[in-house]
Amino acid sequence: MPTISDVSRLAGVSKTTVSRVLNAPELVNRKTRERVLGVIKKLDYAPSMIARGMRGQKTRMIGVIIPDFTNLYYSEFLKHVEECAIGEGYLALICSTEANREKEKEFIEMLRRRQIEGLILCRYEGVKEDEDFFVRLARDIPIVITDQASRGLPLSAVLTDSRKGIRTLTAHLIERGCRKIAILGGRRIYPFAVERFGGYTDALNAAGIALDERLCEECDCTADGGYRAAERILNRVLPEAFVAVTDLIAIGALRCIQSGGYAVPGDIALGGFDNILLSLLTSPRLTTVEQPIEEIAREAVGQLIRKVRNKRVRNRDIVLENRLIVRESTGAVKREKVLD
Amino acid sequence: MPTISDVSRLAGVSKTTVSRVLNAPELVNRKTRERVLGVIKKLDYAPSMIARGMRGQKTRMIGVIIPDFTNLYYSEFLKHVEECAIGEGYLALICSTEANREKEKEFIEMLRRRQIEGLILCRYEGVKEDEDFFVRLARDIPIVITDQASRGLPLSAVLTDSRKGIRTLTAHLIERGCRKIAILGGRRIYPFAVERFGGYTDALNAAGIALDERLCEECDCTADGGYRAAERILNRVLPEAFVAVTDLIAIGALRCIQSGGYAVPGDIALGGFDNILLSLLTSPRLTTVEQPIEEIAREAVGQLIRKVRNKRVRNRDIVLENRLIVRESTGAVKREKVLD
DNA sequence: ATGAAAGCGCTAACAA
DNA sequence: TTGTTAGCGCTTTCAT
Repeated sequence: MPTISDVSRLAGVSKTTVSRVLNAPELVNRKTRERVLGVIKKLDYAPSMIARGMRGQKTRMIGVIIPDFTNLYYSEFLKHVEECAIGEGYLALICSTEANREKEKEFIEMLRRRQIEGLILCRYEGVKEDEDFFVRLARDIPIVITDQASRGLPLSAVLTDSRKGIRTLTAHLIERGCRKIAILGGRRIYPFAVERFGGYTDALNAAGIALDERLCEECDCTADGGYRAAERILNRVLPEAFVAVTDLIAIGALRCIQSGGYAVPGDIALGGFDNILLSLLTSPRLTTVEQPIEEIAREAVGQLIRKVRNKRVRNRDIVLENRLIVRESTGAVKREKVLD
Repeated sequence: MPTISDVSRLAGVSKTTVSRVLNAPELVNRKTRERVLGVIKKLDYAPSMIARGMRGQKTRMIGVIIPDFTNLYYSEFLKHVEECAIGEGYLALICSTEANREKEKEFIEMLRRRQIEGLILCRYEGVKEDEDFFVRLARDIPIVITDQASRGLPLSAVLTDSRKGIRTLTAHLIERGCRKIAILGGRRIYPFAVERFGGYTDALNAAGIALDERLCEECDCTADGGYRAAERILNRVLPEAFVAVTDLIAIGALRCIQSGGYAVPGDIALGGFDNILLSLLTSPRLTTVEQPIEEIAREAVGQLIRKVRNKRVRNRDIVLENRLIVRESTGAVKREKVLD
């Protein structure tokens, strides 16, 4: 790779001039500029971001940490995050922790050592549980978390009202005549799962339905987790409906329910949360609470970059809207055939 | 973030000594070393990889470019690539191009400017089509591509025998009594798709079945692409089976077939390729050609790092085994109910 | 066993 | 308008 010195030598100017051609072209004479540009092109020169980062602390990189590459919710999120970051001139360093807190710490360390300018952090666990760690980290770099509130920590958050979302979904099921509604709840230690479980009980309460522990199961936030949890419930009781706290969990549950010979929604209705692309590709299609994934990504990147550019921007929690999308999986009647 | 100077000052030694404590501890006196280590710990110091990269050209970063975050084949691939890279002490800079060659070029440029030491490149299109570009790039950094052969270019490749895989799958379908077998083929300009299409015709030829163009459709490598392509075929003819060149395409097709009121495999059998996790979660479960995704990732990283460490390691194509996994979607009989 | 000095590629302050 | 100089944080000779 050619360096700025190669260019300056060939163009017969100082390195400063070359630098200016790239960073403040208006300050350099048109003739000179064109000559330099010519050499730059000929050598296929591009300034090293490493050296640039070294000099001015500006690496133009942000870190993005997610719990799982194979969780399609995050796949979609990443796609938009990357696009927004590029739009702002930043490269996103993406890491997946496999929901392992040790790995998360290691990644954060690796990213810090590479001088990322900000961090978007997605994790199932609450940040409150590692409060000291994040408070210290936030002194170095701006942080934006998603799907959980900042709860007083010095960082920003982007989320939707999960509780309301699941409440609406559950109410919809109740309205369709279901009373024995099971919940596949993720892990209760996850803030988002706590919220969503809260929405479920809210709706039950409002309808005067008692909470039945036999209808509640925790699970990993994976399709397989959903499958197993649904299995455990079906082994002891036959619900009229399942509420899953994420679409991925719902998709696993769907497979389990259908494997058991039950029709969805004929025998058992099913609803999810997130509206991932895949929720349109199940048979039947999945009723779900839509999260505006692209908007979440855009706000996360936007808020982060604002803070990166101006450290004095204050942290804030950005709450976006979610909404129920009713599809076939909670259809009221026994389906004979799915029409398109 | 504290620097090496902060540490050296507090420990009352030179920067050189601090550096040595980290990079060649045996060269420094035990007492001194411990004192320095103490300060390092107290300050929570970690050497800047930026500065390190600046000095020695060793950034300990590799680039990984994939076409699509929401393609679960790549999700699984990334998971393993990242893990292997970390294992070798490297951070993987992951980018998704959305199958856009302009974006791909831009990412490669961004990565080069960040001085990645090597590149793992996954793309649907053949590298041969951008031969000059890659030949030039390969002079700077080692490259490993996946799912296509290197075809004489100065880079390594990791792949399986796609042609054989699809041939086996198609033969399996023929053996089950299908003769009108449709293919959802990806884009014919993609080398992997050409290979797989070849395997399909191989099997037809071997069985004396004539190729019927009405049974052939190209499509994007997405579930939606599979859905639409299956739809186009079903609009003109009713096949006894579908062969999809990837599981994702198969999953879209499955949805389309079932939406049309056909039973799988009762009315129409279906097979895919890749054995992504999701192929186990459809109803019915998907017959598919397993790609050893983890092994592909491991070999890709392994070969790349070998070359990074020693530029003289010669490029090679590593061909791994794939194998047919028969599941319910090509079951011979009309299913009444799926048992687990 | 330890340190001083140079230099990686760049940009910013200052000078001309 | 252009150039000179210094320095970002580190590693690596070369001395001591």
